[in-house]
Amino acid sequence: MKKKVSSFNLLDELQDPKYDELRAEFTPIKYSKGQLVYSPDQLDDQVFIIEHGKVRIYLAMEDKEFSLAVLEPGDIYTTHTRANVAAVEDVTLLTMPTMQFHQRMAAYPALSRTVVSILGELLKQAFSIIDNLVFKDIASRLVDFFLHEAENNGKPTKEGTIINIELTMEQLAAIVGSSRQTVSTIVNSMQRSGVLLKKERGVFLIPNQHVLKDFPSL
Amino acid sequence: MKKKVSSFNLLDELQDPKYDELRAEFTPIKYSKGQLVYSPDQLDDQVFIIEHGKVRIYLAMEDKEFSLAVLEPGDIYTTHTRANVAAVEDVTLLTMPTMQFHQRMAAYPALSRTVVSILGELLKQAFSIIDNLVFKDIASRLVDFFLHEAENNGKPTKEGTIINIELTMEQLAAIVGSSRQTVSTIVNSMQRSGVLLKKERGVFLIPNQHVLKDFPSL
DNA sequence: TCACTTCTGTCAGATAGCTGACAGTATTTT
DNA sequence: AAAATACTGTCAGCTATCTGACAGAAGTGA
Repeated sequence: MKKKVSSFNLLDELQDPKYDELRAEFTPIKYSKGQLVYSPDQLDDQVFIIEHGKVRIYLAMEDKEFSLAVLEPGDIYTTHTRANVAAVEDVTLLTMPTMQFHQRMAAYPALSRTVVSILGELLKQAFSIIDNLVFKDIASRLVDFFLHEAENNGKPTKEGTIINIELTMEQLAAIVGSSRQTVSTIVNSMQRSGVLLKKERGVFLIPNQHVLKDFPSL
Repeated sequence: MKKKVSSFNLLDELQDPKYDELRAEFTPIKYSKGQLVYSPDQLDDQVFIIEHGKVRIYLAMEDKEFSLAVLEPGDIYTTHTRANVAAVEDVTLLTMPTMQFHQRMAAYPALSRTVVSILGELLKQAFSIIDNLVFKDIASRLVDFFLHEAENNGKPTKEGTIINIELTMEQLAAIVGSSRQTVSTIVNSMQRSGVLLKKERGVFLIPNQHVLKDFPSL
């Protein structure tokens, strides 16, 4: 749901020369855009750190998908859930079997703090996704999404905040947990009521975030 | 959703004499049955370990609630999300400010392994809750819940597996994310089709788990 | 034992969101 | 520049689930 998982960046941390040895133990693997990195039937239990690129964590069932998070360089993840992982763009991952990682962590105490923080952050996000699913309707979830994008990747201009989400209606539906048609309809009604303006595919202008926030009650 | 969060038990671990010093740094606090332990407007950020009793982690909005987990002795949790925590029965918690806990953890490397495992487990459960909310209808969620209970706290007998959930229809609704009425109707239709038998309030008999699993398709 | 509270079952009506269909508009490929 | 592909908007019908209402059952307390 959110884009950058955590402000704790494991990559920065690993740059420190004292981690040279540990860094050498990771196996870097490259995946190209669109490739599936992990699916829940492989039961191998790897830990990986994103070195460059982005991966999407998502749940899938039959022909439906639900996006949980997009991980960016410095984030860490373990293939220990029933979620799929796919490369959103070309990526390099630093991988290590989970067991081995646990053992090594004991030798580098400062590291575990970062890992705990990142996991905590991921958990917090998961709770917030559940909160949305249980209590909010789709219009509200869309508003939340747009406001969150504005907050994190928005460019302020004199007309308002520009967000470049680079997402089709269908992908947006997979993020908020809805269908393409419903999302399309609601986004258009946001445009008609003026709280959101489409500049081009995937690029929107939010004239006023406070007004957007009140949209669902219209 | 699930009852026991993890097989990694921090309490057992802390019994080890080498942790005597650390254990002394926790502040034990008692809460009585039904009491609210934490609500998301208090922003204090404590870590706590359950010493005895059970607490329920749940999301609340207006007059609706959604249960995320029930934590038992040995589980650890941090008040770092927008979830509420309430005592299901009389409990004693060992508490410490999050900051302090992070620092201490560095001094006890073996401990961080356990903490990471528990957090990972919690994250896995959260993903599984999301999976249920997004892809499954309420009958399926109820079946999942009963099967999970049978697996974890069921007593096998010759007639089948007995589960004692000690939950009203309303509480069950808060777990599967539905309304009292809908849950009541579906549970009764399960009884009519014979896949589930009510022994008394909160006690059910599942004659055959495989048959129960197929209920939603009826 | 009677009164009080809490829990349960069921129904009818309202509604949010899904699905399938199809035409129209972009975007990419050749 | 044409053809093929991928996205978008919109509508009509359908279905799962929610809400409110109410009567009856089960537990609790005096």
